[in-house]
Amino acid sequence: MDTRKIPSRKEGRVIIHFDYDCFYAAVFEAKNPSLKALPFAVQQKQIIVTCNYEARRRGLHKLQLIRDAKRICPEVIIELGEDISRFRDASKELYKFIEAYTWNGKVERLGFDEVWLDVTDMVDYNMEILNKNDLEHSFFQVSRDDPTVGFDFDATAVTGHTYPKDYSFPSAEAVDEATLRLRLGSHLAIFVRHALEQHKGYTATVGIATNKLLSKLVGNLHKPKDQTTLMPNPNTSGDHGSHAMAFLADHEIGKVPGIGFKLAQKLREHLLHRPADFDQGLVYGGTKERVTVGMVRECPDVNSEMLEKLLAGPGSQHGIGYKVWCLLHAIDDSEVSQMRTVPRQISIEDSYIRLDTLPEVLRELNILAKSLITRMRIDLLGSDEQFEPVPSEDDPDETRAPSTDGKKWLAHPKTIRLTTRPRQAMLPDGTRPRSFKRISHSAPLPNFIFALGESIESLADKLVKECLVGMFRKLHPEKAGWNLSLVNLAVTNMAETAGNSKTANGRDISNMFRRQEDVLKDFRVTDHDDSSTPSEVVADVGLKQEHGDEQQAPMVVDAVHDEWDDGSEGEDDARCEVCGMSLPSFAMVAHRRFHSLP
DNA sequence: CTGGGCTGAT
DNA sequence: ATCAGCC
Repeated sequence: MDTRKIPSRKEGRVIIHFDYDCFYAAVFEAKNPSLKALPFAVQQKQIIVTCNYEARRRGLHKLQLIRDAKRICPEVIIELGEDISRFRDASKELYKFIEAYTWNGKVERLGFDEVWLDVTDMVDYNMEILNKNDLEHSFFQVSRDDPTVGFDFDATAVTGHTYPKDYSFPSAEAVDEATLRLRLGSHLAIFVRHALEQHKGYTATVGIATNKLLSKLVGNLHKPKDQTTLMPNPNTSGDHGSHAMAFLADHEIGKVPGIGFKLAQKLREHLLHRPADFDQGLVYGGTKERVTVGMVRECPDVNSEMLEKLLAGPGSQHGIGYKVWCLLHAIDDSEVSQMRTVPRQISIEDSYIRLDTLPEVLRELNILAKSLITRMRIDLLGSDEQFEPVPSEDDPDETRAPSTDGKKWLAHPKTIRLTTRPRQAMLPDGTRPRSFKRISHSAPLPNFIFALGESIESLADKLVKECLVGMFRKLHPEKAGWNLSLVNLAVTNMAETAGNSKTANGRDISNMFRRQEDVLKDFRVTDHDDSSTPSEVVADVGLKQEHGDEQQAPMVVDAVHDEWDDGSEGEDDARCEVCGMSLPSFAMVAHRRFHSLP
């Protein structure tokens, strides 16, 4: 008896996944655009962590050894990227930019270069104001409060690429709800993507689908600087999973987010009836032992309980079998998490060719401690002014970079953790067994590091002397004989200050709206008798920078011009009965709804 | 001679 | 305290 529970597919969401193109390289290029035309790479220690597409054309790739890269492409320009603060700063800036579009605060970052946005509510709303009799001349309202902020689009077609590739969309009359919703998602995605490029100078590769898993994977079909929408099946109102199932079936098992190296090896072994070959080149995805999602799924004995038995082991996650089974079937009900105001942990690490004396260790601990305290002040301090709207006589000099005045700790980490990675001893044959095993020790974080009056240097000294030395001795009681390949220093266990919660709510929500105002104000159609025509403003919204990678988009600009450019206040305009505001008739439905809001 | 982070589960 | 997973 098959007792497995098949979760009902929830296809009601629209999720957009952004992946900034070669992010570390893009951060350098944003500052120095001349790099864009050259083969350019970013180095950390002995490897190229990422490179631009010009470099990739010449055979370079991510996580490549510097020596190999220089041999293959001697002209490559290389910058050091071991200090990742600039990437973190850029990541946060872009994250906040994207976040400003959300109505529900569901915006989740993964690493520095990926963001999910749950735009279900925006799509719901815009589905309601859609004129089903004239889909071609639709208007997408981007601001929830202002019906004039948004863009024109053609709702008879999806924009950008689709999966399946030659997806012939239903005729306007026959179009189903699910398809239409994803079309709206695709148009919103291109809008945000172009805004990102125009206002921040970053391009992104984007996927649009009904869950996080699929949105992330489907975007990969067209890289860089492009987007792909996973379309639902028409005429199968009960099951929109088939395109998704077919799409996923061709994926290498280990490429599915959530199925990492260990799980993939176990699954391969089961299907091949033998230990799978150790695919050494983790960088280069191609395995000889190609085991796909489809192969696993079609294996007759594979079900959620069997997977649990196969995959569960000591220390493994309960319900892993069920979770993997869901992933194989394109089911991912995980939510796009609400933005968090403070991270769970802050950590600083460095790796070493050789680190085997105590004085050296103390010096490195001091460097790490300084970085950590600096990071704490950057990421855990918030301005007081958000709590109590201070009268206007506060000091006008807020320009100093690491200013701590008027700042309060948003959270107090309770724990400090020191981690090392000892280098393995030599084997008799003279080779070194590579080990990535870490050992760590935790302790209460002394309160003195929260003193904002003290200098970072003196605090770091004190931390090393009063805390880290002892922790290090616990990890490495021997006087000598060890050699560390990595040291990591972290603060964890954040206790948030009263009035401040993990997820965005209360005052953070209002900040969010303030940011939305900020981002959207440039797009707002302000006044019709203004000399700058609204059409220009709206056309600017993100459609200016067409590079020929999307053919569908320019029509939106044209639609705007058709509507507004001829005649200062065209006959197509209507006047609101409630507030008297004059605006294009296509926006009137939304505007009326605006008045009907609480 | 494989970076410097992050999250979450046990 | 460690592991597995993500970039």
